[in-house]
Amino acid sequence: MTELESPTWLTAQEQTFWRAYLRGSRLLENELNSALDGFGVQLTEYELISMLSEAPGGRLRMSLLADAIVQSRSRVTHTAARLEARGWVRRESCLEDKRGVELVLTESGRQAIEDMAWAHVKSVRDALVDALTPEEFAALGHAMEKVREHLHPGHQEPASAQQADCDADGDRAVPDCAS
Amino acid sequence: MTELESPTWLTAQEQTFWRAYLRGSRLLENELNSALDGFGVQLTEYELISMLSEAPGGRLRMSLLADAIVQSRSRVTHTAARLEARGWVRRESCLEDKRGVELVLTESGRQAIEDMAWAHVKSVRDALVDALTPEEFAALGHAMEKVREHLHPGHQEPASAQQADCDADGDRAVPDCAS
DNA sequence: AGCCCCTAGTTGAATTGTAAACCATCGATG
DNA sequence: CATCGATGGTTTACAATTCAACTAGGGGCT
Repeated sequence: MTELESPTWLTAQEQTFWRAYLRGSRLLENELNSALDGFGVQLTEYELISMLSEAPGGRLRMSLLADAIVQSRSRVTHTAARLEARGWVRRESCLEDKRGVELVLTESGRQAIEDMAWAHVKSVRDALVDALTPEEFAALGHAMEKVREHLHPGHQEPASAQQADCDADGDRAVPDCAS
Repeated sequence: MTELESPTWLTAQEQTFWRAYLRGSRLLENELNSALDGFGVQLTEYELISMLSEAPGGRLRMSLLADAIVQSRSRVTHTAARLEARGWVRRESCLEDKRGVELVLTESGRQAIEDMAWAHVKSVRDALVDALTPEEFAALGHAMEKVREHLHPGHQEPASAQQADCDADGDRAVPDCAS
């Protein structure tokens, strides 16, 4: 440690926690990805489709989407292109703002996510939720919510169908965890 | 929700927690990465060097390293090649096992990490540790430790210099959180 | 209108990551 | 000691991601 010592170093304990988080989160991500790879999709793609499936009309502006799933606009453009090639999603230009583009979930996209959701949710349960006691999981959730708010104050899920009319069915959002 | 209902779906509450984790962890990763990008390094590269810096003699077998930082062997090979090109690391073939390769931190690599550590630790503190109460952070750490153990039972940090002789200095491990 | 700067989104090249095939060695076993 | 499956690591080809332009439309101001 020499004289580099400074109040900013982590204590041994903090370090242990931090590493647990770092490694654990990687393992978790791997796990969730492999649950999806039978479908030829990655978690990040799943997240995108899933957000779309929850939005009213299954449509969302590119930038809202990017924001919601914490990906760069560029990345969303590329990802959307891939999904479009599979016919799961369609681009529509935005009436109110001619710069804008809306991404729309196609019927076959909706079908696809309904097929995948099962496996995805199971992996989230198996790898995370059921590995913890409800209290532990809640604590994890709260802590991460705080981190999220800290790093991106006021970050909201885009107004979603899940609010009131989730059970009214109209737009079938993939209800679960989706992403 | 229709009839897809099944015991495996997440409850609304679970879903909220899960999303907080998912988005929060992405924001966090972005944050930590941007703290490093003045040095032209990514978090994953930092993790590698940091593990090395803690290992006795600053050397570690490729596969141990890969395991420790939860990256594929292939990825570690590539990353190591990049770091080698910068002169931070050197490959040495292993005496006891002729298939093996040890990665050794060079003096300039050690210098580099000492330079970066400060900024890195600060980002971990600012973005995560200090954003939570000690209790919240501990709870997060415990939960993630459990997840890690669940997904990779018996996973250990490679026997590291940090054990007893950390303060003895001999090998200067970057003490902090490193990664 | 004309100007300016900001936001939305795309593009394409350069980096980085993944997956599968591959070579060499290990080490148990017959 | 020859064989054979498993392990350690690299390579190659390809897929995904980033990064820095770039196009185009908003929208305030004069």
